[in-house]
Amino acid sequence: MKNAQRTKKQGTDELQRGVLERLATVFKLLSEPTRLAILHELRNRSQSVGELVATLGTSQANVSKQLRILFDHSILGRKQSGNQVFYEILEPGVFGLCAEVCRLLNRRAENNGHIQYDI
Amino acid sequence: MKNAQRTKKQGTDELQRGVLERLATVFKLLSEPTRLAILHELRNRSQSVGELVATLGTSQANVSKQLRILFDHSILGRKQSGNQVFYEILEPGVFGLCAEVCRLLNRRAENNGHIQYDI
DNA sequence: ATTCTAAATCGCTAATTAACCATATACCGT
DNA sequence: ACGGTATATGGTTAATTAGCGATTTAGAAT
Repeated sequence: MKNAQRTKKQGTDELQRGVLERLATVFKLLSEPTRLAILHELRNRSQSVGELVATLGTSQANVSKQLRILFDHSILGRKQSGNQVFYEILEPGVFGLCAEVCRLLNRRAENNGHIQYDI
Repeated sequence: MKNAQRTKKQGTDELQRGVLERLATVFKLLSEPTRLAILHELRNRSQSVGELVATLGTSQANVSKQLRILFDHSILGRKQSGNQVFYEILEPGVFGLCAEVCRLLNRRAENNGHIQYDI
């Protein structure tokens, strides 16, 4: 129990607002298709902003902004290389979350007779 | 391969926008603290709107609205009982998602020397 | 029917934000 | 220094939405 002092032990029923807010923040990061597309693109290899812009169907400004959001939350890391900036996944846990949502959606889809995705 | 015809098989690299949007929609549902609080409250037992209003610190109108959103997405079911309406979890998978986010946050928190949550 | 209670809906405001265009910054080659 | 390329930022717009108070709808009980 090393961290006992700093550990907040909450009752079974009452859950602190702050905890819910942190959870919500993570979900919110993943609640935009463009950001999910960025994560998916970076899954297997780091890429420069330009590469991402070429792949995703949106403006350079928008890609840059979404990258910043993910970077600011430490989901992505960045490495400058000369003229370009390469982004990489720092938090692979996000893919586990996506996979779990896919399973959830597929479970539902089965009831309608078709399988839909795999990320 | 029963569902082959209706199954969309996508290439390794290109991911349909629609899939990302559906994923994003699920994450968005979970991206508000009030909705997470509702889910947490309902985890162990169905509750009426009134009970939820008494527990959560927000207006009846707001609770009702958030319940509707979760209901419309089939995360919750409702059962009328006389004067009251009871809501219940229809999609327990959401708790798995919350737990995974907690683990993700805890992994990060460990680097700062404290454990934070458990939902 | 009337009253009481429970839940849903309406109208509104304030805050957030994705996406765009235009501009600025920064780095490289010449 | 200068031009070219890559990325970031500023400013704006349009859309979404959480939350509130007020009202409406619906059921229960008298």
